[in-house]
Amino acid sequence: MATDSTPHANRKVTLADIAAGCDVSRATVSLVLRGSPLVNKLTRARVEEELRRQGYVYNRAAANLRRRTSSSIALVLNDLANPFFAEFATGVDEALGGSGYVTLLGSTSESIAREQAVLGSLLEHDPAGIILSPAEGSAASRVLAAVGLHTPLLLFNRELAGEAPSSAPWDRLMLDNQRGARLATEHLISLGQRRIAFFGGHASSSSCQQRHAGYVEAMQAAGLPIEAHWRIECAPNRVDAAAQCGALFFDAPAPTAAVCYNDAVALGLMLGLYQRGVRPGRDFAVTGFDDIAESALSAPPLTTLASKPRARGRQAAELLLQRLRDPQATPQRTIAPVQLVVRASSCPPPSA
Amino acid sequence: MATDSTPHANRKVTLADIAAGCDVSRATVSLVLRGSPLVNKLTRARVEEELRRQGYVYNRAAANLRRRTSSSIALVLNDLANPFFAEFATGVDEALGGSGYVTLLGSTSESIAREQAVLGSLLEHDPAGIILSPAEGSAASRVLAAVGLHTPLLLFNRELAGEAPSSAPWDRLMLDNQRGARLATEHLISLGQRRIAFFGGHASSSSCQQRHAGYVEAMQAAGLPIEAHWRIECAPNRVDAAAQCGALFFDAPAPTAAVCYNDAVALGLMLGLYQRGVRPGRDFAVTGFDDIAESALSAPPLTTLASKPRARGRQAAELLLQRLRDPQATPQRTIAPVQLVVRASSCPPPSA
DNA sequence: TTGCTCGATTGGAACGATCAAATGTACAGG
DNA sequence: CCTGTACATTTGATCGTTCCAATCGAGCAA
Repeated sequence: MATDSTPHANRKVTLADIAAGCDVSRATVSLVLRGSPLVNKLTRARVEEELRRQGYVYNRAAANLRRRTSSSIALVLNDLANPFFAEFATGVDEALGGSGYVTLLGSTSESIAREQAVLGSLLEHDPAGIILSPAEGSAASRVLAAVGLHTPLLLFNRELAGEAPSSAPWDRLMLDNQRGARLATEHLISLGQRRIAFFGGHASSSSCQQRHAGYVEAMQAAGLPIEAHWRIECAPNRVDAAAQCGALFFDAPAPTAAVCYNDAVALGLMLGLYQRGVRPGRDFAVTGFDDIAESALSAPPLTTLASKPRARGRQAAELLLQRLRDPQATPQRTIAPVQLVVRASSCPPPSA
Repeated sequence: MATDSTPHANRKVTLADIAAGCDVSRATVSLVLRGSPLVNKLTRARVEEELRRQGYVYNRAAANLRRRTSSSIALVLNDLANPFFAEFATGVDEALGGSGYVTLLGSTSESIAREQAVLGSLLEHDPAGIILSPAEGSAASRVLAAVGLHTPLLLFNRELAGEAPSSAPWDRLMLDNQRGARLATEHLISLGQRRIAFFGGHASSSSCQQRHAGYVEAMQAAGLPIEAHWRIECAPNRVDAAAQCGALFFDAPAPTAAVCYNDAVALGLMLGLYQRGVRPGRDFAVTGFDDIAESALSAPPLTTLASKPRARGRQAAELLLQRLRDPQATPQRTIAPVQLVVRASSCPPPSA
C-alpha cells in the first residue's frame, strides 16, 4: 500500500496537501506559488520541492472564485469551418494565450438559436470578455439580453441587426469593406474595364452592403453606369457562385468584369466561367475579397483584398484586453485596413 | 440612487441575493435552479420571478468546485488554421455543447514547446478530459508529464513519439490511413496503371508511414515493382508540392500516376503538372487524402479519400464522454474508416 | 526592563455554490 | 395524546484558493 506522502492517483492534490507535506500553512504555500518576496528562501525551496514531489496542479477556478477574477475569454464564431474564421481563431488564441487567458470556444453555424444557447452556456463560465462574430441576422436586443452589460463584448466582422446605438456600448472590429471594394473596382476601371458587375453575397448582410457601396462609389466617381442586372445575389460559397454564373449573361449589355463578394464566390465564379467557355483573366476579369490561401494558387491566381485574418484575431484579442484594463473608456470602433493584391485574374476588357 | 433590490450593474448577482430578495434560504434557490421536485410550486414561482428580475446568471465554476466536477473539455490542436482541423473542431464543439460541456481551445501551431505550455495552462482550468491532436514529434513522456494520469486524454490523428505502451492508458481515434492509401492504389491499378508513385508528406510522421504502407501493400499484392525514385517527400502543403513536382520525372521509368499524401499535396502536384504541360486526369492520374472542400471543385475534380472531419470531431467527443462515464474501462483504439471518392483526376495511363 | 520595528508565518473568514442532516409543519392512525 | 411520515425548508460545513489581521521571534534603541 502507498505511503501517505506518495503521489496519489485518486484524489487531486491541493494546497493543503502540500502544506501538510512540509509543515507550513496553506497561506505560505499560496505565497510561494505566486512568487511573493515575503517568503524565506529556505522554506520556498522546501515548498517547491514538495510541489514537484506531489505533482501539484493549480486550481485556477478556485482562485478565480476567491479573487473575483476570471482568466478566460469566450470566442463565439458564426462559422469556424470557414478558413477565414479558423485563421482568426488561431490569432485570437495566440494573443490570449500570451496574456494568460484561455479561450472558451463556441461555434454557432450561422444559427441564431445556437448563438443564444452558446452565449448562455459560456456566460455561466464567467468569461472576462467575449469576442463575437454574430450569426447572420442576429439582433442586438437578443444579444444584449443574453450577455447583459456586465461582460465586455467585442463585435467582429458584422454589425448586429436593429441596433439601438446607445444601449449597448460594445467595441467593434470591422474590416474596411467599403474601401476594399472601391479599391478593387478602381483597379478594374484603371485597366480599362467599363461594364463591371457586383457578384455574390446576401444583400441583407452588412458586409455585403458595405462592399456594394464601395463598388457603387467607384463606378459613380468614374462616371460609369450601373445596370440593375449586374448585381447578382448568391450564398457566399463556391458551389452556389458557380451555379449563378449564367445570370451575368442573361441580359445585354453583358459585363466584362465582376467584383465578387469574397474569394469563395470569386473562385466559384471562375469555375462557372470556365464551364461556359469564358476564360477568367483573359476574357473576363474577376476580383475577390479575403485573400484566403487558395487564392494565390488558383488558375488564374486571384486578384483580391488581403484582410489578414490571423492578424485580425490577434488585434481583436488585444482590443478586448485593452477594454478589460480600462472598462470605463469610451467604446472603440476599429476599422482594419485591407490591401489590394493584384494577380492574374484581373485583366483589361477583351476589346481593349 | 438605486433601491436595494434594483438590478445592479456593478456587482454580480448571487444565490444569496435572490434568497434575500424573496425571503427564502440559499438552499431553496439552489433547489429551484436545479429543478428539484422538493420545492413548493408557489415558492418556486416566486423564486423564478426574482431570478428573472435580478438578472441572475449561474456560476458554474463555484458549483463545480463544490461538487468536484468539471464541465469543460480541452481541445488541443496542432493546426487550427488547417480546414481539416477547423472542421474537426466544429464537430467536437457541436457534440460537447449538446452534452452541456464547454470547449477550452488550444492551438499549438505544430510547436512542441507551445503544446506543453498550452496543456499546462488548460489543465489549471480542470477540464474533465482532453482531446489532443499532437504536434509533430511530440513525445509520449512529455505529454504524460504535463497531463498526468488523472485527466482522461483522447489522442486524435497522430501517434506520439516513443510511446511506452503500458504507462499511459490513452484512448485513440485514428484514421484508417493504411487501408485508405491501399484503396486509392488499388483503384489506380484497376484503371490499368502500373507505374505509380507515392508523393508528399514527411516520412517521419506516423500517418505518412501508414499511408505509404498501404500503397506498398497494394503494389505488392498486384505484383507491381516500386522504384526508389517514386517516393518523393515534401511538406504537406500546396506550395511545396508544386515545387517538388519535377522530381517525379528525373529518372526513368517515369510514373504515370501518383498516390498523394493528402489533398493539399495533390492539388499542388496538379498545379505543378500543368506548369510542365502534363494534364492531370488525362496524361497523369492523381489521388489525394482527406476530401477537403476544394477537392470537389478543382480542375479536374480530385479522386480522394473522404475522412469526414466534422463527423470525426463528433466521434472524438463521443468517445471522450464515454470514457468519462466509465473511467475504468480498458483503453479503446478506434480506427475511423475512410471512403474512396472517385472523381476525374484518376484515369488510365496514356498508353492504354 | 520595555517598546518598537521588521521579516516570516499563520488562522480564519471569505468567494458562490452544494450537500447532508436537521428542523418544522401538517395530518394520519393507534 | 403520542408517534410516524411525508413534504418543505433551513442550517452549517465544505470545495480549493486568497485576503486580512494577527502573531511571533529576533534585533535593536532607549
